[in-house]
Amino acid sequence: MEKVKLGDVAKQAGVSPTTVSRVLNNRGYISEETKTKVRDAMDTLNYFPNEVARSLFGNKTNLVGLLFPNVTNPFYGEMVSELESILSSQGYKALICNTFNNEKKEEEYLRMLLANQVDGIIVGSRNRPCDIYQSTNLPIVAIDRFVSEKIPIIRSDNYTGACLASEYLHEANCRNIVHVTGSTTQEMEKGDMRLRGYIDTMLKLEREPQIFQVGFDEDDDYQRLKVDEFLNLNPDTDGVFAAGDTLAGIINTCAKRKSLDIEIVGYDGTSTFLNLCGGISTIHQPINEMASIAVETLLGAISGVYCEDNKEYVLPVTFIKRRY
Amino acid sequence: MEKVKLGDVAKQAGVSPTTVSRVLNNRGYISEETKTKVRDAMDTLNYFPNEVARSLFGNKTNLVGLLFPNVTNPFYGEMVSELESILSSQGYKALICNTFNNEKKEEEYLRMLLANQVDGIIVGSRNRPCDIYQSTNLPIVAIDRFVSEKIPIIRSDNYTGACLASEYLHEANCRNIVHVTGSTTQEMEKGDMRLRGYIDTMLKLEREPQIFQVGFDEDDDYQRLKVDEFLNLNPDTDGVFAAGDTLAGIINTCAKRKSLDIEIVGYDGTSTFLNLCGGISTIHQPINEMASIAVETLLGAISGVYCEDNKEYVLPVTFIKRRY
DNA sequence: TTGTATATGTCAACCGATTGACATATACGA
DNA sequence: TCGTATATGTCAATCGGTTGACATATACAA
Repeated sequence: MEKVKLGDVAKQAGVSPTTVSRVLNNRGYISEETKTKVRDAMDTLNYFPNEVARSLFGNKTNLVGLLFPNVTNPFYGEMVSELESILSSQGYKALICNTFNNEKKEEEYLRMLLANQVDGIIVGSRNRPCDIYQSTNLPIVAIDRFVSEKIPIIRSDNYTGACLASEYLHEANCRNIVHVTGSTTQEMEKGDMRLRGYIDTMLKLEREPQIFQVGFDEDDDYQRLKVDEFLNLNPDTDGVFAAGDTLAGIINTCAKRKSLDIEIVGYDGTSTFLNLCGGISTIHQPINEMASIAVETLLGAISGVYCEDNKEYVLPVTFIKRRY
Repeated sequence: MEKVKLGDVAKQAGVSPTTVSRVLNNRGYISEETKTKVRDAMDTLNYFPNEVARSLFGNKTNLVGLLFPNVTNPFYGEMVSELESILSSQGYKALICNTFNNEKKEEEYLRMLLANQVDGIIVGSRNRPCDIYQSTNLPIVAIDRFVSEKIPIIRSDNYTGACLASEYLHEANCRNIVHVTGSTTQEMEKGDMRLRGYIDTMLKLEREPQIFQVGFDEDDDYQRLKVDEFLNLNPDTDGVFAAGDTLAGIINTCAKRKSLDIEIVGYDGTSTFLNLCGGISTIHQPINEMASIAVETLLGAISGVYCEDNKEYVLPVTFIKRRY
């Protein structure tokens, strides 16, 4: 059972290879009769063209790389799922890359994607941008991350979201409102708008901002430990704005175990979170819209549409109040 | 800034293209000196070989297709994440495909994967297996799903898991224990071992099994509605074995909103679930081990290792008791 | 001195499909 | 009857890298 190729189809249909190619690509003149003959031959032989060969010749792979920290995180999971669906509907294929926020991995993946001649990249990883991004002119769009002036960013309105969350906690009469973040100090200094929104809101309300840094994104156990420790030291905490839903869930669990009554607001609002944590409020990011715009922008760039420098798409968020 | 190719490197290094290729592939005799010269040239030109061309000639793409319903579901998300990580560490790339349990989509994706000359496929989608699986001799492994006699299955011990869950609920003195499943009737008849384990346990305990079918996997809102309805009609339900964690979360939320006290046991035990639902017990599937075995088996098949018919790897589950 | 391992080059075929150039043939309307 | 649109074939180059065959040259050990 060897691989069927274009020549075999030609023989089967009794036409020339060129004619088969013409049918395949709808070029030149072909009679309906011949088309049918060729299509029948393809069916009986169970033929489909070798995309690798086509890619090589055409210098187009219809492949897009998705660089994200980890699809285990529901936000990235839903984002990647949505991106893939849209890409697929447009005839593109998605190469998935879990960088685990590891700079070296991100660089390796990038190299791999370039070597595989992807037509574009969508990046949501949270590393320090590396040189390769500068040296390539491959179409790239970023999700909630600055990569370079040339690369458009799609993000939700982190600042407003943080304000909404903080205001809600204030109005819920929380006395000690803490912002818990998984960001690194570097990220926080570089313009963490969720942090900024929280601080500004607190100051506007003439309250003291209190920030708790819980360490890296991906190490759940470590985060759990740190949160536990924090709550031991600050048992009077009664309001938390968590920078992400996973964090919100962890805090919730810790609090419940300690029988602390804490009003929590998360960030992301994935369907997974809404299914699993019916009792926690959150700021909902419009993942579907973000994915749509990301793909649209990327495919635009691929087909040569110019995108101005420092372009940013900031999408509105919504506050989702939940309680049992 | 045109694409750098092998010939350019040859010129830069002052050697023949063949020599560059030899360096690249470590073949024949090359002096250390020449190797360095060539490598330097590759560095200065920022060259990397075109994998598409290599794939075409070598008839090997190092590409693996991952066919799963939806990475939005934490189980599939973590599975895909783990599979990708392992594959990546072995020099393979992962093409992600969300079938949404849609038969037509699965078939299209399959065709696409074949056309793209993937070296193998890992399938966890829950459709009726289609013809293509029979007609190809591409290496394939399945996660918790029967595809054909030729295709090995990796799964967790669904039966034992269901027994553990059911026994726990019994010992917790639940009076009305229901099994809630997202399976279709067809799937249930075809050997749903979670269902089977539940029924057998109930019968062994001389109790009446009660099954509630909540409809398709992926439509959360519909499931929420159905669960709500069910709890209205059966407010005396005080124990639930849910066939998946997402379902468990939905049930939990509904119950809390109705102030019903229901002991729930889910199935999957993903880290996402454990983070978000600290209060619900579950049966933990060893996702990492399953992924390891799946990749190992697949890469074995790719390199020609024979796999006996009807091979099944059944991995042990663990009961995770949780409460706030 | 001869044989062999090492080192590099040239050349052409190949992976599978695409495409442009060019030839040829039929049918049909002007 | 001529011109043109339609229809199909042949042939070779191309995409970028790989590989086998073969030539050649140096160095070193037997």
